[in-house]
Amino acid sequence: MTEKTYGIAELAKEFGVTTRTVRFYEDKGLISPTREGQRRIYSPRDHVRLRLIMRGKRLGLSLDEIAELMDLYDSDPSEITQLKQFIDVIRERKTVLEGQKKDIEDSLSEMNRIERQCVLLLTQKQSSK
Amino acid sequence: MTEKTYGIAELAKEFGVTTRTVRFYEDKGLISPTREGQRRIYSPRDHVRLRLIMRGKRLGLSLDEIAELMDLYDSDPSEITQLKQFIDVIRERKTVLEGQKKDIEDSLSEMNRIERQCVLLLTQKQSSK
DNA sequence: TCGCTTCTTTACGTAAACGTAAACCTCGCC
DNA sequence: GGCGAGGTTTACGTTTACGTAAAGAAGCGA
Repeated sequence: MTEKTYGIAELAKEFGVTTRTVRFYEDKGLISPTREGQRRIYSPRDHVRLRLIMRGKRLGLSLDEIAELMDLYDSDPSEITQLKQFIDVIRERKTVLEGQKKDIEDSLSEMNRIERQCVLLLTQKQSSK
Repeated sequence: MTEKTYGIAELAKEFGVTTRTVRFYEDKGLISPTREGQRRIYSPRDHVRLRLIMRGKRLGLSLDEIAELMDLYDSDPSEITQLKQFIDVIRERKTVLEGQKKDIEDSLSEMNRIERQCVLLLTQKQSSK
């Protein structure tokens, strides 16, 4: 079975970015579509990578950091020392992410507190109307 | 009791940024220290705001977005319509944060999976050595 | 009073992540 | 065969978040 492919406009639309952006990511080496003539053809792999890029961006990562991470996923470390380093890097990233998660949870509980106060205030005001 | 105050270098060091950065945040209206002569004097309020700024940055927010959020926290909406809008804004922000949280959880479980595989591979290799 | 440190303002520089414009293919179709 | 839609390269422009350098004030100990 032959793999599904995508055009640039199609991909851009799906991910809510411009074609310029998609080409820019290629320049940065984040995706590497093949060509049909001079047109770019994107594979499912490119599609996955774009999803990862978007997620990375939502998490506030720079494109360089995203590239590093994806390289990390792609690499397969055969040597034991490499494998150990790989595990270390993953654990570091996990630490960062866990910190971020705590930041979010703190923010969320703060906002919930504020929201509750607001709703309370609102019902009071409206009942006294 | 008189409030604790901070010097610029002190604050910068505590938050791991340069004094240039702290002044830049002032330019952007994120903090507003008083002056003693021409020296900047930072209050506990400024200290809190800096903590919020750092958290915002870790979450990938722009300084403008952080400013908006802090203005939001500071404002106290007296009118009912304002109060309703306020609640809406908070709920929007909450939605974004919850999305971000899910992204993080997805990333974390992905990394955990990879880590487990690596550790497995590592023990296999080392036992067969 | 000198020198040192810490702070100040002013201003130009820079890296990242695209936006925008110009000028050129090329394919389908009327 | 013209032309419009969508794709391409090249390249300069823009915003954000500071870095960095220059030049000066202000306190403080020797």
